[in-house]
Amino acid sequence: MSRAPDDPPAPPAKGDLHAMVTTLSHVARRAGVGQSTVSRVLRNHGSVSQATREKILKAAADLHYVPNRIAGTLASMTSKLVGIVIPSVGNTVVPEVLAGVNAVLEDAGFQPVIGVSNYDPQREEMLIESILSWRPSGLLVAGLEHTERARGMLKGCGVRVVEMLDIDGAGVDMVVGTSHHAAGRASAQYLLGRGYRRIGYVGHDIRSDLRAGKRLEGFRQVMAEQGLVILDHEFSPHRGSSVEGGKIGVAALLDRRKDLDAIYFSNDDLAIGGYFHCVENGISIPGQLALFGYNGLDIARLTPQPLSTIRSPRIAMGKSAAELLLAGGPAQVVDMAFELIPGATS
Amino acid sequence: MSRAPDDPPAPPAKGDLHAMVTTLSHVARRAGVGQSTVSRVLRNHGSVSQATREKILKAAADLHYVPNRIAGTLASMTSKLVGIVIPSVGNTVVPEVLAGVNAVLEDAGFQPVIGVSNYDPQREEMLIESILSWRPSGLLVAGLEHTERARGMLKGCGVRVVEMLDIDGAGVDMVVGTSHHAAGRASAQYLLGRGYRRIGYVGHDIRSDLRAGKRLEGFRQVMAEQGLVILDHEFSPHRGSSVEGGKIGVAALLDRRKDLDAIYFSNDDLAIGGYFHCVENGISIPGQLALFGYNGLDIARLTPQPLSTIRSPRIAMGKSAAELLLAGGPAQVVDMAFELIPGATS
DNA sequence: ATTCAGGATGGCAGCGCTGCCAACAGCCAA
DNA sequence: TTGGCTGTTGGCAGCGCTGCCATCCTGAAT
Repeated sequence: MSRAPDDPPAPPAKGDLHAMVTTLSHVARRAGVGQSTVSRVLRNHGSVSQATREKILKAAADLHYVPNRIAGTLASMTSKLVGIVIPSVGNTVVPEVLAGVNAVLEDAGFQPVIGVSNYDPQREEMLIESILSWRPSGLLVAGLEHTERARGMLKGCGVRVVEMLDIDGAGVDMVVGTSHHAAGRASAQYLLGRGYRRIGYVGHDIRSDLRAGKRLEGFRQVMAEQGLVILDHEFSPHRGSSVEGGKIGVAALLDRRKDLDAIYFSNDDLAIGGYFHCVENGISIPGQLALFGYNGLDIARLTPQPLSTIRSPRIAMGKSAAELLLAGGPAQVVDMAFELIPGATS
Repeated sequence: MSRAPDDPPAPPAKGDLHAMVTTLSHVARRAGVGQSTVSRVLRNHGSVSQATREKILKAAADLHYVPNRIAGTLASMTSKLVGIVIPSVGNTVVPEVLAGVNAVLEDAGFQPVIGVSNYDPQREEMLIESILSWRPSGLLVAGLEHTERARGMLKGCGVRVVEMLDIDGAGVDMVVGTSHHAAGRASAQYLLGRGYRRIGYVGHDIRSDLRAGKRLEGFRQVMAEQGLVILDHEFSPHRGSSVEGGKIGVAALLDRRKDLDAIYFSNDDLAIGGYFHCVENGISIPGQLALFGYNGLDIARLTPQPLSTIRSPRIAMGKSAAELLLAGGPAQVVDMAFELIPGATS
C-alpha cells in the first residue's frame, strides 16, 4: 500500500489557499463502490443501476463533494473553459458583448476565463499565452489586430478561435463582427445626403482603438469621393471613450471653427457629451449643428433629442461568436449588419 | 518502455478541440536535459546554471511551448485562478468593480474565472459550485445574500472568500463594500434638509436587486423618523436598471401625483431617464421637482445640470476586494465610504 | 590528498480524475 | 446445458506537471 489508509472525509479546511478537500475516492469508499462507478454517475455517462446511482449521489451529497475539474480536464484532455480576451471592461460595448457570449457559454456548461488587454498589444500577447496555458476549448478575442507572435499562438494553439467585433481585415480562424469601415461610410453618406458639408470630427485615441480609426477612414473616404474633407478634428485625451471628452472636444472644436454644420463622433459617449455641451450653450440641434455618433447606446435614444447614430448588434454578436466557437465548423467570416438610426440630431 | 518513443514536437494541430501540443518532456528532450530542470527554469524557481537555462529557454521558444497550467495546478495543488460571481455584466457598476479587481489580479498573475448569476440565487448557487470545481485560490462574490447551500459551500470550500459591494448583513468571510442602508439614509437626510417633503420613489426590481432595497429602506427610515412617508412609487418593469425605465416611471408617477416636490431614484440610470423626461416636458429642475440618484456615474455629472447623487467607490472597491483576497488576513469587514454629491437637481 | 558544502541535475511518485478493458453477473435462444 | 449478450462494475494506466530525494560534480577548506 503506497498511501496511508486515508483520513476521514475532509478536515475542517486548512487556513491557506487550496485546502484538502473531499475527492472521488472518498465518495467511492463511502458508497462502497469503485471510483469509476462514481465517475460514471457524476458525469451521467455510462450505465449504472438505479440503486448504485442513488447510493453514490447520497454519499456525494453527504460529503459535500465538489468534483475537481482540474483533474478531470487533465485526464480527459478536454476542458470546459473558454478564453476571452477583451480590450477593456469599462465601456458599454464590451459588457454587452460579454453578456451575449456568457448566455451561450453558460447554457453549454462552459466557464469563461477573461483577460483584459487595456488596448495594449503586448499585454494582449501575454494574456493570450497565459490563457492558453489553461488549455481552453476555444478562444474569443476582440479585434483582428494582434502582434505577430500572438497571431502565431492563435494559429498554432490547436483550438478554435473567434475574433469578434470587427471584420475589416484578415482573421486567424473564424470572425464575427461588423464592418466599421462600412459604418463610417454609411455615416458620411447619410450626413452628406442630408446636405451637411462643413463637418468636423471628435474622437478618442484611434491609435489604440483601431475600430474607431476604421470608421473614420470610411467616413473620410466618402467625403473625399465628393471632393470634401473633414474641416477640423479634436481628439479626447481620455483613454477609451468618455462623455466628458466629447463635451470638452466639442467646446474646443467650435472654438476654433464656428462655421461647422455637423460633427461626427467616434462613438455615442462622446456624442452625448457634445450634445450636452450644445444644450448648455444654446446651440440649436440640428438647426445650427448636427451630431452623429456610433454604437446605438440605449441612453442615446432617450435623450430629449434621440441621437443620430449607428447601432451595432452587440449582444447578438457575442451570442453568434460563442455559438460559432462551440459549433466548430469551417473558418468563416460572419458580417453582422449594423443599423443606421436617423435620430433627431441631424 | 511503456510509451512509444514519442512523436516529433507537435503535429500541425488536430481539428478538434484540445489538440496534441508540445509538452514539458518535448522541451526537455530538445534541450537535452531532464524535465525537472525545464520546470525549474520555466518557473524561475531553484538553481540552474546560466548555460542550461539559455539552452532550455531556446528549446521552449523553438517549440512554441506553452506550459499546461492544468497539469501544474493539479500537481502543485495551488492554482492561479480566482473565481468571480457577479449578478450581471450589463450595468455600469459591475464592469467598473471588475476593472478594479482585474487590475490587481493581473499584476499578481491570477486569471479570473467569471460567472454571472442574473440576480438569481439558484443560478448563483450553481455557479459557485461550478467555479469551485476549478479549485480557485479564492472567490469574489457580489452581495451578502445567498442560498443556504451556497453559504455552506462558501464556508466549507477551504479558500478565502470576499463578498463585495454591500456591508449590511453577515458575511461568510471577508467583506468589502458600502452601506446601502446608510446611503439611503444620507439621501433622505439631504433631501429633507433642503426642505423637500412631498417625495416619490422610482426604482427597479428591489426583490432581485437587494442593495437597492436596502437603500430604499434607509431612506424610508429617515422619513419615518420625521413622521413622513414616500407619497407614491413606481417600479420599472425592466430587469436591472435602465434610463427608459426612469423616463416612463417618472411620467407615470407625475401623472398620478402632480404635487411631488422631489423624486428619489434607485440609481442614476433611472434618474437620468427622469431628468430627460422633465427636460422634454418643461418641468423645471430643481424648482418644480428635485431628483436624487445613486451611483455617481460619470455621465450623471455631465448632464447640463449635474445630478444629485451618491458616488460609490467602485474601482477602489474592486481593488480592495482583490487585494484583501490575495493578502489573506483575518476575516473582516471593510466599509468603503461613499460620497454625497449635491449636484444641481435638488 | 582527502573531505565536504553546496550548486546543478535527473528520477520518480504522485495530484484527482477519465478512458479503456477485463470481469462477472443474469438471461434468453439454440 | 452451452453459448453469446447486454448491463454493471472494478482495476489500472496515464494526462503533464511539481516536489522531493538521490546523485553527481565542483572548488574550497583542512
